[in-house]
Amino acid sequence: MTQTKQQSRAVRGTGVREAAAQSTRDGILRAATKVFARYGYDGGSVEKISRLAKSYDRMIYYYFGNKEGLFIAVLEGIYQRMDEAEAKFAPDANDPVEALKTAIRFRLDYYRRHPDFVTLLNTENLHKGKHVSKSPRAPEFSSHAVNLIARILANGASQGLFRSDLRPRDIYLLIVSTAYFHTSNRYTMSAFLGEPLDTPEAVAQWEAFVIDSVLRVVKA
Amino acid sequence: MTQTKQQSRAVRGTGVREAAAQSTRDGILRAATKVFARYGYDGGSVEKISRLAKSYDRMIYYYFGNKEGLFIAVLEGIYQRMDEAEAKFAPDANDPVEALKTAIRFRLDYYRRHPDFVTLLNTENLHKGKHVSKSPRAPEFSSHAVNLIARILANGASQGLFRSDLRPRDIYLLIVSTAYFHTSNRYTMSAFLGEPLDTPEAVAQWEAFVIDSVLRVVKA
Amino acid sequence: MTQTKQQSRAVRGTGVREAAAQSTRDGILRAATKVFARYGYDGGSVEKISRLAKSYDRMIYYYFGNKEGLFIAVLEGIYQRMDEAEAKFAPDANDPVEALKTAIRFRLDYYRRHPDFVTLLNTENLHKGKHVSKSPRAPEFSSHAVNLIARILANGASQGLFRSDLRPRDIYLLIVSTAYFHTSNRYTMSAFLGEPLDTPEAVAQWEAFVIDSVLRVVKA
Amino acid sequence: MTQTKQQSRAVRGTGVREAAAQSTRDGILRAATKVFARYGYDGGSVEKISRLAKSYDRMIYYYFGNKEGLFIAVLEGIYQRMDEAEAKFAPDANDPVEALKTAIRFRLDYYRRHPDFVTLLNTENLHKGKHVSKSPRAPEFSSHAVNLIARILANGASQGLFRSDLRPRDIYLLIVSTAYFHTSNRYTMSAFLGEPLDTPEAVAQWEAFVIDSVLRVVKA
DNA sequence: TATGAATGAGCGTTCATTCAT
DNA sequence: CATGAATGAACGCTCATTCAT
Repeated sequence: MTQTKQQSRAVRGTGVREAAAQSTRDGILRAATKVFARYGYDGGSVEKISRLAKSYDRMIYYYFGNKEGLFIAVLEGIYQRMDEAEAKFAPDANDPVEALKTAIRFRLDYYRRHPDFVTLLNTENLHKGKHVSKSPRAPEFSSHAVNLIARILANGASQGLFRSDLRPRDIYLLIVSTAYFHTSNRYTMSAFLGEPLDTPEAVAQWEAFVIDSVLRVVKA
Repeated sequence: MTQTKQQSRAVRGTGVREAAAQSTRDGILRAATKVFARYGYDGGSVEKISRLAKSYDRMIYYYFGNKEGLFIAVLEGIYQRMDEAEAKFAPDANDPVEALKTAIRFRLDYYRRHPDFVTLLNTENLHKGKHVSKSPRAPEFSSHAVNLIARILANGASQGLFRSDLRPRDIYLLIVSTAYFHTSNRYTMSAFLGEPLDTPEAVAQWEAFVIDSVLRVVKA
Repeated sequence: MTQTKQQSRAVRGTGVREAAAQSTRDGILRAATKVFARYGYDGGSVEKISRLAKSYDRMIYYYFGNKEGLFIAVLEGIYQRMDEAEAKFAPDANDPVEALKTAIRFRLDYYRRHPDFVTLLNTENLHKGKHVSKSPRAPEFSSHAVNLIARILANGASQGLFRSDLRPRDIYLLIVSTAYFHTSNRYTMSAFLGEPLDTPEAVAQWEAFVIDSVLRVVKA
Repeated sequence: MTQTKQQSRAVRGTGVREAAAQSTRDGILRAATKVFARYGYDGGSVEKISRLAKSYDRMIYYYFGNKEGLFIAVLEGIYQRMDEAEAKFAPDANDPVEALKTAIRFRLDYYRRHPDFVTLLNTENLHKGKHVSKSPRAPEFSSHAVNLIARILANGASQGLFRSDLRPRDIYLLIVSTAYFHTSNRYTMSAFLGEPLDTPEAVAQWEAFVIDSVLRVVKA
């Protein structure tokens, strides 16, 4: 009953019917990404999604089994797009300082321009990661980013620019923390600090500070 | 319109009935904090809360007006407790390095030991801070923490230990980001990295790294 | 349990406590008249009434036993006021034509200026008169109006102006029908006819038509 | 927003499922007419209706959007049936006196035999006609009755039987008032007058009086 | 006499999901 | 493949009413 039509279609040809189906499926997935990001898992109703996708509730069950299956598919989608974006962007490893700056900017930019990604991850953490643990593809997206940091750090260390006692994982987490938090908590933090965090000036200022700070941390 | 019984009782005597009422109200508030933290705003149903509080749905509306009013009261409660905890803890300002270390440890500890706080803030950010903006008491809790950092940094700068070109706000955000993220995203990050973030070892290791990093950032 | 404090107070003196109580009771009654007239019996909640009266739900039960008792008291009140208004107005019986005109005008005016009366009667008819049948005072208010018509008709007949084969009851009902309906159904009829019924012009025009028509009916 | 399934189905074929659906919808509409007529709008709960229709609450929202939409559909239904009944009945215009008698009898009979119609109209007037104003079909039902009266009066005037200075609208309202009131207020009026209004004798007597009176009013 | 607190049933409405073509 | 119809539980909230001072 939880078997969906996703797998079987993959091995068949891509006739006109399959294309139409693919577009229906994609439309639902796109709508679900928006709705779940905006309303959370519980707040995002099946009907909201199907209506936004201009489809029918029934189709969600046809393609994704149930609401949870749809949410997992959404998570996989945003992970994959994040991974693809990271794969495309390849900083020059020969200039470790510039490469690190670029990597930091990429993170800050990506979260800021994809608040849905952030919201969906928060939602998933609210559910203690129960959905992501059901997706076998999740870990495969993860190592690329850490590996990139590792290469940059190694290069910097070999050039005598960076410390050699650093764990790439820590630097990765440091960057991600500062980038993620700035988008994730922009509403409560703005209220807290009494100043907005999402103006271009505030964003640029934070970016400069983070880059400078990380460089101080890694400096040999 | 949604006038509640909260204010009027405070100025009156504390008879046996008032005490019982207070306990009913507090029980609901405590239950709501747990339920909202666990299930989010939409997932946290009024019935779940009243059942956990061993009370009745109706009493939630009696004391808090509606579900949103209850959620706002929950937010105010966790902010206030956080603020009180921060007020109690007063690091020795004469030793800026140690004071900064203590401040960082406090943050890391507080979030780690109060995951509800983190979850509720994420929920509130999911709703774009709409509830916190309705609470006039929210901003009053905010400045203490930044002021503390400011004093420490000023002290460190005057002793020639720290840089003098730092904005306290930035250091505050740096600490908070690293502390918050480690708790907030522990589930997805654990899955991502393939290793748990919430073991005592991982926590201790992250604490050491953050303290070391912040000190490198502020060092003159 | 359904015993109220209404009767017992009547025989006691009218001290300051009783006066305060009377004003509480009257305030509730006045508020209930408005609320029931506006929202009907089911739509008029106890809380709406007590809030409008700036009193407490509990007082309604104290003074009127329950919601139904309050509604009966409201009905008795509007009947009594109607009866008193009719008693005050005493047309000159020696001029039957003018007296009849005056009686008609009184009815038209009273309903138009007391739409609450009309609405409450409709509400009571919706409930098949179950409340009014519980009030022993209702019939005592009724005969005055018919008796007045009877006197006018008798006088007119004895002067050779009016028919002598008329039943006062029928003329009374004819007048009441045309007066009541014009107020009672003003909303649906306005929509139906595509023109408002409650403008001064429409009211005056209808009054003239009704007076002229009734006179044609009774004319010898 | 509250889009229902009503329109789209009308243009499609009438398969067995469509028929079943139609019967579900009609059953709800029939049940709602009874329940609203008996308990009013507020007193007529969604559950009462769905239970009487042997359906489910959910289907009311499926077919009618919400309770208000259902009530509007009920109003449209009774208007339409009234209109159809009036269209079927076509008195001989060549005999204006007899035609007028027939028209009066029709009105008196229709209200007496359809007390639901009367009750629903009163309910709608309680709500100040807010539902009927949302129905674009309401006015289309209205003019037929007035037009009929107009034709009869014109015919009578041209034959020298009726006055020529009459406004059809007034005669229409006169007839409707006397007919409507006798059904609408039968409960309170019976209690008032101390005699029942809905016995066959009382009905016949009132019919005779109204017919005689209207003829006296229109007589040349 | 007045008032705050409590109670359980019921309200209109939406939920995720399945059935039947 | 797509769609309309059906289903029962749960939702946030209000109801009339009673208890306890």
